[in-house]
Amino acid sequence: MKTTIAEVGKHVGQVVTIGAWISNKRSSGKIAFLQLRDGTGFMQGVVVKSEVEESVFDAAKSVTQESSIYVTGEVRVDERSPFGFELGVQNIEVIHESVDYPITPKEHGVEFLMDHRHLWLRSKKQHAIMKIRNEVIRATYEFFNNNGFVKVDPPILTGSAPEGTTELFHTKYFDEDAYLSQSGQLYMEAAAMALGKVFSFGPTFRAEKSKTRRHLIEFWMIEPEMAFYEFEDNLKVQEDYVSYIVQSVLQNCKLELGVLERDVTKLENIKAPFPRITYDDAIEFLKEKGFTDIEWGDDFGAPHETAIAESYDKPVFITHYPTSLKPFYMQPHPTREDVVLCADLIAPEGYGEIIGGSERLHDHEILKQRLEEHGLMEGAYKWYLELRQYGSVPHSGFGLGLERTVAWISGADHVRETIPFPRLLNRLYP
RNA sequence: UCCACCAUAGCUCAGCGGUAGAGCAUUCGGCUGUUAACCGAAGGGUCGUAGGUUCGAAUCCUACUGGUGGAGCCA
Repeated sequence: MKTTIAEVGKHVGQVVTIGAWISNKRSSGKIAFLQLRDGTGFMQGVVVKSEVEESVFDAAKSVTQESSIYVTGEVRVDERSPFGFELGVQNIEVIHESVDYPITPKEHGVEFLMDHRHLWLRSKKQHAIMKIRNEVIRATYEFFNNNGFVKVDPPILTGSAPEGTTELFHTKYFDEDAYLSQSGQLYMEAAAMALGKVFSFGPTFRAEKSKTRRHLIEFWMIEPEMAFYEFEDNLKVQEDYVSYIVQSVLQNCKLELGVLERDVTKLENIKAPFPRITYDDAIEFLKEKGFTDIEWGDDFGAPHETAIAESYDKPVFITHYPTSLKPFYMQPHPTREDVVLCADLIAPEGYGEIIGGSERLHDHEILKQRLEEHGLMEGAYKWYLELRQYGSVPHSGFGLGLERTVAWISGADHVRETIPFPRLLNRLYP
């Protein structure tokens, strides 16, 4: 009977066949241990010379790393295995022999591993991170579907820049100029006016020369947008959502978190509500902490963000940033001219900003004025302004960076390990 | 774009002015519970590229190329 490593617990005492690769092997004169992986999991096969035909034991001794095989044997419970089960091998059929697999059981450098990303993905830790990434995505769909959101897909090719500042990838759209999306937000605002509560999940592109553990050129973002949701309602959705995905990973990825040696006590605590600090108070806090390089009106750098995050054991919202630091589309504070109704969510343990969100500016006249100030009144924003012309309502939304979130939850030290094929400054291969 | 560091065997590194080294991987031999298995043997190199200093350069100097970490910007 054919089965998979993930399903093996249902077949204790039975003889099964598994299609697998050899991730490593050890052998002595009369016994061989095959480390098997089949995509669904990892387990050990034990080949005892006296219990199998000579050709089978020879095959077990000579099979190379990453060769593909059909292995047949009896599933047994074994306390010596961290996985809980072993396969008592009876037969091995080599499908394809792997020759000189480059990623050996010893340690490797970053450049070498990145050049072999297509193979590196097979290794245990990378496998675990990809499973956690999948769980975050699965829980995201579940959370928003359970809460009355509709998934909407904004375009990837656009004719305009949502925010003037960031570098965009330029391409051609037949004879017109086009850009790869760096945010679907403006389109999601239109969708929210049509469908109420919406969310998107898609790739986004930033042609920034950023070279840090928190930056990718191409990354994936979840962007919810909600009609009739004001500033406070927005924060509530965010903390509920982030709590939900963390708890889902804790529940469904125990094995993976174990492989990654993640300290789960730091994640178990991640439950709404999350602490909040205003931008004003954050500036005061930093000055008290001894930072002399920051004044009201300055944006936070990475050390500032980390200092703030370190004083909490949950993600923390930094709210009400100065208007001058934020894009044109944010709703002004009702009683203050100088700040807007926005919040960034900073992850613990130095993983940085994972969410940026705000109540959106819904007043037609103010938005028109802002667009004019930013020199954005050219054709591309005409439709966006029109959203405020036909039954404009208060609405809010946010964007969550998937890879930073997965890096935080899995404890990865760089976002390049949290996406299957990272696009980085100077890396478009493989 | 700026700052710092790195480049020696397939991989990870040591060697830092005087004959090119180790571990892993590979091949061969040994071992009945290994789990980065272990023990023994063998093969494996234009020391990133181009100049320069020197009797002599992997080693010192300059430039270039590639990489890593960080800053700025952002999720």
